[in-house]
Amino acid sequence: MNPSQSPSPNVTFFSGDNSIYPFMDNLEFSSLMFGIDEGGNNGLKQQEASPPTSIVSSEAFTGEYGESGSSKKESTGSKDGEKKEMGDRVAIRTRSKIDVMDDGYKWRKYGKKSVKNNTNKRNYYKCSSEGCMVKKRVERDCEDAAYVITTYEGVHNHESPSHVYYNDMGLSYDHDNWKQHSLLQSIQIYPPS
DNA sequence: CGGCTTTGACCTGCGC
DNA sequence: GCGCAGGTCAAAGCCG
Repeated sequence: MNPSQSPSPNVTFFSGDNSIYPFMDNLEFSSLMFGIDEGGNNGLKQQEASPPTSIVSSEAFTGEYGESGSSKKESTGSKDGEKKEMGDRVAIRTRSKIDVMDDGYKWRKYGKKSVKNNTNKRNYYKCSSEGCMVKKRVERDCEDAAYVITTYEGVHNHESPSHVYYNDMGLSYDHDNWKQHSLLQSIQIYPPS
């Protein structure tokens, strides 16, 4: 992971909650929620035609785009829906040459799988901080390999290492700092029309 | 030497 | 019950 690398500006958020990550909190996600056509229209396609940054619910993401096959169990409350309550899940679609975005946290890879409907491999990461069970999946967009889909699952129970780093440097952490030093500086937010 | 990646095996859930 | 697909584990190897 090279912090100096940043994904290019075209980023799509699929968000069910924006409270997990400080940068998301900064982006007023709730006001940027885009509806997704649950009637079968692929919302993502609409996103691509529209502004490069947009948000849909995480459920819609997994159902309409992420996993066409197994998503049913998650999209509609199955009998053990409580088990599936994994916490917050946020998917970020990034146009980037690199697979792994530097989001300020330290991740440890624990798996790699080829998945159906995607010729590219999906990588599985866990937060390497002790006691933090946050996971993330990283895969290339099957239809446009220029895009990387990163799905975060869970909530960090600790501060971002970047956060600590800036504090150590005597810099007061705020959203401006975050945006300056992370990939987020490349994210452009377009208000809904 | 410690931490991380790789990779095949294993587990689980779901549809037929 | 069986097969498939997604997700996770863990041993081995790699690298700084």
